[in-house]
Amino acid sequence: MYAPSTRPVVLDPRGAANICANCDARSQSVCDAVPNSDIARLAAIAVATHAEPGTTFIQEGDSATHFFNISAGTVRMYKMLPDGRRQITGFSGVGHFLGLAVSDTYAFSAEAIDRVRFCKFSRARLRTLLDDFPAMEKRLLAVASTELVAAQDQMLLLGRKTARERLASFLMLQSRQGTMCQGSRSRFALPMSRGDIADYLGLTIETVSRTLTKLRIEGFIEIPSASEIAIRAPGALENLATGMA
Amino acid sequence: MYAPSTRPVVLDPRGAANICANCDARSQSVCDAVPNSDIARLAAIAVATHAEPGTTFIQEGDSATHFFNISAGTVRMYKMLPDGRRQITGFSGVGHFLGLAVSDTYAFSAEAIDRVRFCKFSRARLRTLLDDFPAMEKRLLAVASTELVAAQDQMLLLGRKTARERLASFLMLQSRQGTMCQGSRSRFALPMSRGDIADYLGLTIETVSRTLTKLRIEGFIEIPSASEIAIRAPGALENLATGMA
DNA sequence: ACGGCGCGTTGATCCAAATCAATGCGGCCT
DNA sequence: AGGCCGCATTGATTTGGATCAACGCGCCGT
Repeated sequence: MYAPSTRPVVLDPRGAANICANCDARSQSVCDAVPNSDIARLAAIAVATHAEPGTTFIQEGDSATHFFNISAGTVRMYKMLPDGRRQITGFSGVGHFLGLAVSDTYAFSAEAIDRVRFCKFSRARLRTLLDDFPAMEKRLLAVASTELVAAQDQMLLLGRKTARERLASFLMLQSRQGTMCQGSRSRFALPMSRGDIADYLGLTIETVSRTLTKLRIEGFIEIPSASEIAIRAPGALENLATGMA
Repeated sequence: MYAPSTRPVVLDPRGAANICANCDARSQSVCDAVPNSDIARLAAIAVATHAEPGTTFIQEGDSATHFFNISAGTVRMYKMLPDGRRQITGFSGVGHFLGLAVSDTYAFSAEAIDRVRFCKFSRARLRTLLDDFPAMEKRLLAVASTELVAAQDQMLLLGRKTARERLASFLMLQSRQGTMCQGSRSRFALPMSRGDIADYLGLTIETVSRTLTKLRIEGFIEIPSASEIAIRAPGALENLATGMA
């Protein structure tokens, strides 16, 4: 098991090393840029934590003291306007790295959707460590570049796609990176609510619901339950998503 | 003057070094992470080029062979849908670095708005150089992080702001990073057309025009010419931009 | 098993921005 | 100096998605 929320991991060399050495998310994250021989140094600054569903663990505007690495669960990142309008900028799952920013305050908030496990790293300490592991710095640059490309895709979606195209894009993305249900190639879970999807796609809950229903009736998808989707016509849905419909 | 379009710079040590050593954009770009003593190595892989207004010098989907560093002028980056809908993901000016991406094809296109000067770097060669200048790698990470934050702001704008708020946000951004006209603190040039602004803000040309007119009539701004704006009420406009109106 | 509550769906109406349409205007070329 | 062309503005109408409203339903706690 993991250390309880916010209590630092004991710095016993064996225990500390194990935190990272035995981490089952390591191979999917930037942490695997640190070789086994040095993993204790990473573990020494890692604080394993978790967050219950609905918990905000990064608050926009707060002093940016830590980086985060998700090891289980799904997170929503978002920005809000003063009157409560919300834009979800992305969902993060296992292996995702959060907190990249030059500013000394967080530019977004992050909340656990389901039960989330993650490691916290002090910014100052991780930066020091990065000086010794340029491979990890390279990985961070690769992560940032990848997210930048995804952000540009999302700008195209938010600025120019119709509701139908947005939902098709979202479903194709989730089917690529989401958790597949056992026994089916095309069926996957949607851990987030309709409200989350709406705030990610720049729509309302009602439009998300209506559009999903229409896509179901037209035979593009199945909706075995509100939080599960099966794609029946991946090619056609992909065409919709890319505006070729 | 500069070498004509696409012709490589002569690799004469003195001349090559001068390309970077005398570059007036260097202090504003990632290039100043390379110390003077090593500037010749950077110059050896830099190809100074320029692009006439309207020229596409990065094409989405093309093999990503180069990085680019803008030394003069303004560039629009954009993505398109097959039917011609366009989303401008950003404008780049002096000092901006383009082409960050893990993929081996460009994720966006880039066009010169006015006359643009830039340096091209072969990806492979720049990556080799980065191994010797971790400071430059750090700068690239900082650039990518900053752009990521800007991209998140833009997602909030595109997903959740009204036309009025989008224009207010855009004008405040331009007033911060745009070229001020001489003799005025609040007056600046807009090098891009109404169509560019519309495709950046996820609106139509007509809505951009109408909204600017309304903001002018209401006393937030002045429009001395179509390509110049003066902000009369920065505080009020900023409130509009952040949804506090 | 029952009741309540939060989430999701569906329906009716409204509205901000898109689209369609016409006119203004400034720069550039002849 | 005149005329043309591309950009910008302004006006009329339409519309996709938002808003307002009601209901369904599954899950959880008692």
